Amino acid sequence: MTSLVISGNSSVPPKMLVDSSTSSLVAVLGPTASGKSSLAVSLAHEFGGEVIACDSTQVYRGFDIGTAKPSTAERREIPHHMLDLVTWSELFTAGEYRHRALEVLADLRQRSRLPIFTVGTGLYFRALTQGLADAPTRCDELRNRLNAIGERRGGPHLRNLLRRLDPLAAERISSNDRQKLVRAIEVCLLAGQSLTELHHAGREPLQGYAVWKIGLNPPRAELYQRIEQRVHRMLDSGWGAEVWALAVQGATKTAKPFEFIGYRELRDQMETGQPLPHVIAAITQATRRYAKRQLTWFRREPEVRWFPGFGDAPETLAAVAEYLEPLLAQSTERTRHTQRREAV
RNA sequence: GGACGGGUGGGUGAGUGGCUAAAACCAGCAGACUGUAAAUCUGCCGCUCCUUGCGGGCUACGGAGGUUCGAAUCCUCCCCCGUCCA
Repeated sequence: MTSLVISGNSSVPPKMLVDSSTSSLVAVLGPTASGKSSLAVSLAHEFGGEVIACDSTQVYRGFDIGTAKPSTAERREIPHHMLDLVTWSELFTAGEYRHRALEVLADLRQRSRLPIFTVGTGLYFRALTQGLADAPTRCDELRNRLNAIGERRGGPHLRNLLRRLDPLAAERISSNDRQKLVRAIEVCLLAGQSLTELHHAGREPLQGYAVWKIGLNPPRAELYQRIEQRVHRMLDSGWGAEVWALAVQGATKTAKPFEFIGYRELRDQMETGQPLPHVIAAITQATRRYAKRQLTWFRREPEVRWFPGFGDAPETLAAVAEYLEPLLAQSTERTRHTQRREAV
């Protein structure tokens, strides 16, 4: 990659200078229904990029409508990555995401394309950019045993177990939060080391990228409105049929992706026959809460440049494009590069 | 017109003399999060003041009076809603 010097430009992200050893990466963060995909696709056109989904639900094959996967048209226009990686019976994890996303990044770097992430799942993005502790992966057998203990003797007992292994972690985690208690105990037992120690040992952050984080934060009331509209649109475009088809294909109702918002409710409705308005209310409700949680997470994400509108609003696109202008030069370089290579 | 039942904080709804600014749930807001993360969990939630404390003041259980040291809770009248009878 050709070297590129940028100076006296206020849009350069903090602490980063773009030079020959560094390439850039754009991440669009925002709550569900804030227009991330749309913005990402537009940016991809403008800056010669490809879209990489950072979403724990979109990796599931066959779960398309309710996870708001980009349309096939969009996917034809601009290559998308990290979609449809596993089936309903498989479990996906943050570590797996990191691993595979790094491969995608390497590929894009080689082809001189700008990676543009659409980030819905904050944990996955953090796993990629900041790395994960060197902790053991999940062990379902152990988890099952621990969950059984939790079931029988309650959360406080789990917490006591953890206290013996890792007092600091036990202090931090509520006795009601069995999921996190079990994970912490699991790690201690498997690693022979406390979770706190493992965390303390540090992690391996992503190297060689200037990360441009674009935050979308449309007005709350409008976001909630959009969520409601989108739920209706999804149902109109055959969400219910999708759920039926999945069930017919054998996807069991305890499968991971049936925990996702909407899939859970629609799957239940198949059995209980609840009236549709109830189901819709439940889905929009859960989605709103989810959007709030996402915002809580993203607010904490360092060095985000926030934009107040929806990603599909022309003003937002213009503002973001202006902010990313330094990348345009790179993009030109990239194109020249590619052309030169093609000419050879 | 008569007989019951009921009117409680944004919603549902418990509370039948003090421990009640009022359970619980929902909604709302804020927060946490290192391999389940669209998951899981935590806090706040009448108004207001400060020295932010299991702190002070004010307002509150349809309305107005009353009984009582003390009332969402008891009494009287009124208003409204529901069901039934005419």
